[in-house]
Amino acid sequence: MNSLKILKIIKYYILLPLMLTKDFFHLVYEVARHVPKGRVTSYGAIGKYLGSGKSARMVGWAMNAAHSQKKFVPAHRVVNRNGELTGKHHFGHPKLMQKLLEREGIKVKNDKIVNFKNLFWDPAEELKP
DNA sequence: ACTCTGACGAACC
DNA sequence: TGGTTCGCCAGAG
Repeated sequence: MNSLKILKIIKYYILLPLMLTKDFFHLVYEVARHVPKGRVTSYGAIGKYLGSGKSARMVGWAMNAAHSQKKFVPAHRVVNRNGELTGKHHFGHPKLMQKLLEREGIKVKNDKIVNFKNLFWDPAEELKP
């Protein structure tokens, strides 16, 4: 049992559960709400910004519950790191996510965002304190 | 208790 | 550079 292992245990068995049970999801939604129209971000970027870079899956999981939130969450502006619309099947209709994006001026080709690199909105950069 | 499956992503062949 | 593996953790069964 080395010190690195102990750190990991603290992080993943104490800190993360606290965040998850308290307000990790709400933080995710709050970040997502800051994504401007016509821009997109990624699951990993949000996770990283919130200090748990390795739990991008949890951000995706949070998005799954985003639709039932009172306040609107622009879940369609969150895609994976390659700019692919991997979450489109969770929008009622598979084409809905693409339509929502196109309505904001984003072009989508083969479930992939055109010019993703320039449209990418990084919370770590934009939401600096 | 245990396995499996993901709206993920980095590291490694 | 493209496929595979691995770490991650919440739910479902």
